[in-house]
Amino acid sequence: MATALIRRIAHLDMDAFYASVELLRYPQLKGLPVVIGGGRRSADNALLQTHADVPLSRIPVADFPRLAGYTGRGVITTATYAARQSGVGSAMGLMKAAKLCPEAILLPVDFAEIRRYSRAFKDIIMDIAPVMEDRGVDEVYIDFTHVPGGQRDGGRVLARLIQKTIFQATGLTCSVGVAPNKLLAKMASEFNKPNGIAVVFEDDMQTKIWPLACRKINGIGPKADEKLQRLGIRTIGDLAQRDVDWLIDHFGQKSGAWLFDAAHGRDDRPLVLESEPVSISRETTFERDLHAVRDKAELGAIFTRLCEQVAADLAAKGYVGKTVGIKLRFDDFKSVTRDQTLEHPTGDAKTIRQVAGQCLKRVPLAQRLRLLGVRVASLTRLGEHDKDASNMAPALMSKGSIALYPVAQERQLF
DNA sequence: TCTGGGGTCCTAGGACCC
DNA sequence: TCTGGGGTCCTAGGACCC
Repeated sequence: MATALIRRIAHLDMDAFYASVELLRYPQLKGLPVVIGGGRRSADNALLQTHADVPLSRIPVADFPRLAGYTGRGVITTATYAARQSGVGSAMGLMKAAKLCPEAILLPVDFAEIRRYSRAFKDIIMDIAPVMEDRGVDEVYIDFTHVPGGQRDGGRVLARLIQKTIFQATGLTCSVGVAPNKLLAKMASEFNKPNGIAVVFEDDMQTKIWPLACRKINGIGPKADEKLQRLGIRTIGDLAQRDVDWLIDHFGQKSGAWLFDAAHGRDDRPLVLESEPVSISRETTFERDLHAVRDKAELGAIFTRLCEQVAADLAAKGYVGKTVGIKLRFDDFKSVTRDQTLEHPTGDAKTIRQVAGQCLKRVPLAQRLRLLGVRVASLTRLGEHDKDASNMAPALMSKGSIALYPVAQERQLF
């Protein structure tokens, strides 16, 4: 006789992932405030160069670069728990963090290493529990329902097995929440961080979920939270007390109904096991704000490089796209986007550059810029459209908008 | 001391077609 | 001549997430 299976969805995320990966390389930093961010690791990394003759684990702590005196526009990617004590955290500007915790050690992100560990922990999970949704570099959802051991102790036994296996293989810890659905599992994984497990059942709503701030619901961000607070709603319990129609009146049909369901712990979204990308983009924030006229040469070079990078990314992933767009951010942090859809998809850097240049002409450029981005969307897999399409002239050409203008007017802005 | 980079999804208006 | 829906595509902006 079969026992009834209850839906057990796990959310797992790696603890302070980027920082923890660095600590594997530099164990002498364990327990110290370390902050990751600010730029890419490069071959001429000063620390590595001056200590070329010493094993990495023997580089003296005193020789590591500090946050103090940092200038630049970087932000924190991850901070160790020791650094979080000082109030610094993800997405905080490094210059602000330097005021709060000047003695913190600042290390750049090693993307290659991060990708290696990301693949490693996901491979381990797939071996144990193959129904997994990838939620980025350090997070996944896993369906425990039909996995051997997935029902034992509400999922705790399998969660512990996964934690232990990942730790033995990589030296990294993670936190897991197990619940009837993704919404609750995501919240549960935060309960016992770091290296924790939390199990939530439907009956735990009132005691474990309702006391939490609305902001803990994945999907309620700063704006929605502010509006909820204005309406006197602070906790998920407060939210659950309002009726659907009232929420729909204030937040619209879709959001209102969703808020209501979320407050009652209802979420029937399936795990998404595979997905196709919607867009591929590159953007960069300049070291100083640039002016469209005065810094034209510099901007032009950056613009071209972004287009080349997007083209290279498309090629590497095997996609072409029909919509080319740009994004600008001005010195007051306001941003605008412009895009244009071609008749045929492209992956060609020159074509992307040209269409992106057309988009740029539609933006008034009196203000200085702090960011420029290039995006290609409406993607199709290379080979799933006309063979010649990627080599074809852009649609603009056939529409005549270029041919009709005098050459002087047609000059690219940068 | 201003606030990275790579994404997804939603909304809303207008064009265009049936 | 006027009055309609509905559906799809395109564009712009914004919220949110990792």
